[in-house]
Amino acid sequence: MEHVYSPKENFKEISRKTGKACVCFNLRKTARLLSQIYDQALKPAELKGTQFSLLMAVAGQDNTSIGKLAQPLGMDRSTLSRNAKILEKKGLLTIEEGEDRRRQSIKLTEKGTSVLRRALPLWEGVQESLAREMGEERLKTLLKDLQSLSQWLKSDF
Amino acid sequence: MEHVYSPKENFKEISRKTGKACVCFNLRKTARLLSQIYDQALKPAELKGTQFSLLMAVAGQDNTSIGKLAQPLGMDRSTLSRNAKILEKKGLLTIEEGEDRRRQSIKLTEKGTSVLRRALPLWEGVQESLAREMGEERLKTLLKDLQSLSQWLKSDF
DNA sequence: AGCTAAAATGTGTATATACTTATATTAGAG
DNA sequence: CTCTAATATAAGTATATACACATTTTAGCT
Repeated sequence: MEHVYSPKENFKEISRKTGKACVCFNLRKTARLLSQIYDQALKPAELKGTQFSLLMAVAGQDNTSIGKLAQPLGMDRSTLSRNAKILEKKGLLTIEEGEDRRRQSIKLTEKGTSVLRRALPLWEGVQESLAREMGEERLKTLLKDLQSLSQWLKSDF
Repeated sequence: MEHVYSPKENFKEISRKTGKACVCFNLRKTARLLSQIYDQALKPAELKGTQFSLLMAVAGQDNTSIGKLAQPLGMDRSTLSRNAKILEKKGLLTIEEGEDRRRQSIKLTEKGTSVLRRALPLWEGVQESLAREMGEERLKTLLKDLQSLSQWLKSDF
């Protein structure tokens, strides 16, 4: 790969190439677009896609700490902390000091549970649309590739 | 798909399932992680991955407007406007009024060009690592699926 | 017990992102 | 030519995100 990138004119071509090939760009772009679809679909439950995911994660790990949650979400602790605070303000979860007073204990509230229950069928609706559009097979491949990629990113890099 | 989601206990199982299956969550998660890799790699050029992409887009479409740029990037105009302003402040591009004084004309500066030139081999380095790790084939499939998905999201939904 | 290192989180700051609303400018109907 | 509708963008607001640094609390060594 011994290119020489000099004259400004060449950038037109290079730009096209990087746009097509850049995994980061294409991943972010698709995530941007898809997030809007999920947000739209979840509107009746007054949740955004990201908030749905966070609530679900809390539901699955009831009563854990910020750090324990952040790990599998591949998210910085500070990010998680702030996102959680928004849901706390909405009354969907509680954040309290645990035994170890460094650790915060996060729990779903009743309201949080019922919001999740309302959101679930909405989420399934989008998922099914996607499956219909892409086909089960490709969807499965996509998910698998995303998961193995993020697995690798967390461990090796 | 006629589930009954009621008792709180079931949410543990549902949480696991949604976490595995949610395209939006997995896309965002991978994008988060991968963005950090690109940001890290581009540090010597003092660029973040997103800024690299934006600069490249400008290089490919020199002298267009915000709106024209936003379209293929799948990005809201207001987002693009703000992201561009940061690069303008760094002296990497200029934003000026065009003929039509509603339209802003965006151009790469000399400095912007030279920063891109410095960044390009860094970008290639990450790309090659990814290709080595995932294998050319899977990488190609991933890119193709992302692109057709975002294509669909922009048109149909 | 007392001090130091490790652990968990929060805060400050900066960027990325979209939606809604406001503003300015042009184009088009009459 | 004038008023109105369409176009392009900016600004206000809220969320999502990470990194560096500060704070608090626990654990472990001596």
